[in-house]
Amino acid sequence: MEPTAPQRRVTIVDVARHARVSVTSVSKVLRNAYGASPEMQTKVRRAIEELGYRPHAGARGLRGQTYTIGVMLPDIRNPFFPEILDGVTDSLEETDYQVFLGPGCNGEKAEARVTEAMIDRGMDGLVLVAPVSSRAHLEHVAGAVPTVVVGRHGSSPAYDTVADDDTEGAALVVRHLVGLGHRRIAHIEHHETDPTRLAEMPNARRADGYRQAMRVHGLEEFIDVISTSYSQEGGHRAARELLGRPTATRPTAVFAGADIAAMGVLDAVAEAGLSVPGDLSVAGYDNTTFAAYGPISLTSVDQCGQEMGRNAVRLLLERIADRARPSTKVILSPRLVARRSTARSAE
Amino acid sequence: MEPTAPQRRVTIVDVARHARVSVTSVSKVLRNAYGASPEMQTKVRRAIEELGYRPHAGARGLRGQTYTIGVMLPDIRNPFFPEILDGVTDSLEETDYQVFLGPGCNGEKAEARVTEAMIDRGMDGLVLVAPVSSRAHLEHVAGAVPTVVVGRHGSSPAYDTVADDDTEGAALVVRHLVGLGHRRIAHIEHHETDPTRLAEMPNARRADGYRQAMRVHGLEEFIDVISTSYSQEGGHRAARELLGRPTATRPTAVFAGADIAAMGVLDAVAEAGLSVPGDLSVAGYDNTTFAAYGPISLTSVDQCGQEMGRNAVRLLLERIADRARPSTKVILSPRLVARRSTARSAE
DNA sequence: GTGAAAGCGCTAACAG
DNA sequence: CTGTTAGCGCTTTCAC
Repeated sequence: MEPTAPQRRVTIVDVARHARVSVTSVSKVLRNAYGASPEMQTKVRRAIEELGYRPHAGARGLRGQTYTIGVMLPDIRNPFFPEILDGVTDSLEETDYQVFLGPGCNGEKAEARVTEAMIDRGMDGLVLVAPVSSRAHLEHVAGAVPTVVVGRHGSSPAYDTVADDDTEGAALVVRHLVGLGHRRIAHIEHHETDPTRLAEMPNARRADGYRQAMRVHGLEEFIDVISTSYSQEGGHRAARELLGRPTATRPTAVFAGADIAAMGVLDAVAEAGLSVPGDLSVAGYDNTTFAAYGPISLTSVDQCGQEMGRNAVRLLLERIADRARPSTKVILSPRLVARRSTARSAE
Repeated sequence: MEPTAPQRRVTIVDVARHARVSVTSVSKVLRNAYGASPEMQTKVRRAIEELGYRPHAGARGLRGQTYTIGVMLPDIRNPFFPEILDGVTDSLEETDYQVFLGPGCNGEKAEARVTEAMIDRGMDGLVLVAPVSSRAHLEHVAGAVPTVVVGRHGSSPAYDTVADDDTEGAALVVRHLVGLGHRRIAHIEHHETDPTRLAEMPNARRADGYRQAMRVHGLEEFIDVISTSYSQEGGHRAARELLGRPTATRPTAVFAGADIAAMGVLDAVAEAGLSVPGDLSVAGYDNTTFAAYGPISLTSVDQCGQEMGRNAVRLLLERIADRARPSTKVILSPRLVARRSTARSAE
């Protein structure tokens, strides 16, 4: 194994020579481009097969495409994101494109590093999932390479957008809880101060949707938003605050803006020696595998991550084909999945 | 945003012109190569800064390196793998290398596609986590690019290896359960028939370690291995079989070879109206975030994923620097994390 | 220490 | 429909 010199890669020239044709013809066959007779095709394909030739993506990228799509996920640990990724990879399965993921990014700096790295590697298209970067940076990226932003609202002429209707999703939860007789329904939001993100990020939409829905149901006086973060720790902290209140102002139901925060709530409830849904109904958002897990059985909102991924790819391929086409925004409807963590209010 | 033509990228030629030096000099500065005076360095760096130049990785790769490391994870959903990834990215943070992930791969075919794609993109080094491919394929990959295999035993002169001592990990669990007074301890393994994988994959080692440890504790007659798979469904199926037995042969403790399978066990136990650890002690392997989650509190074995990732990077960079250096195998010691899912046997 | 020039593997523009 | 050739942006000889 050791002594063999790092074997020279088979190149397009080798294939051309082997097939007794020009490199152009080989290139055309590789790209399924117009202008190669059927016999030429078979000759070339045979040579490729026999030599085990594989085109070098970097070299291709120097003139044409690299056939590489980059996907940036904010947090690989959040079980919602793999759903989107599945939608992306499934849609790309039959194409010549290959997907690569940027490593988990939290924060603008890490995002910038990853997006720049993707551009530097000549990737043909980017799918950015729930990016926190400024609009300006997103538009800079989109100016360099076709880009689809997933899970963030504010649209731009520079890139396409796929998102879930978070306002509606929040309303679904409130409606469900009201239907179960709850009135004191609290909401745990991900704290946000940046004005752009306040307008564009899903967490802000969910909080807004909650407030709107409470008003619609005549429960304005019970609006109760705890501002922590979409994390287990954030949910835990929020729950402790809620459970520490006197019974009169303690909510009978909690709507956490993300399953991961709902996990923290469930943990805190157990620690307090209380039970779900007996003492408190809990709902989340994202319909993660965690929520679906039997012993947890968390009521949640399903965003159809796979569908989001599929739409992102469709838009991306369209834009790669025609960079001038007007930008598009796709909004998908969420769906409530009721489970055992929510029950009729005792009151 | 629309009308601006896809702006031409700043190239090394632009930088050279701007700094009034040769492209060779710029290239040297970029690579921190020998033979550039301090004043040259500053001149060039200033020009790079002023023009916002970023080298094109594909073009670099045509002659030198792409400064890209590829990581292949078998399943992005398994909460253990992000740990390894963290170790990898942390170690690479201060270097010029950028990490990209291959999308989740299950099966040899998908693995081959991803590894080939990484090679085609001129990646400088690969970290393959728990690959299921044949030895031959791994050595083929390692022949093309420096490679470290993580979480798989059989070593090879062609690549370096980092793994956890799975035999010892299994022994830790058995010892723990025996210490709690258990004797009828069952094990759930991931079914394996392929002879290579039987020898090299962690699941086989864990099952072996379980058998050995049972013998060591004089419990040979109680050896009880259920062969399903490392998945929630597999754990569920195994647990149903175990719980369906007459009390006399029903185990008092179950050691699942992976947390993900332990999840299935917990689910089945709950469905059967039984409780953990009252009716059954349950232990897993991997110490995932799931195991650490309060309401679950699953006893598990910690593999120090981050440490594995850090070691993988160290070995990879060493091999990139010297492709002839003898291959190395690093074995890390696992650590038992006892939690509430295991308790003293009632017997 | 610095620079000119060849060439990495491929695609695109052009001739035939 | 097929082939020849000039680059893409960089690193690497090899002169100076």
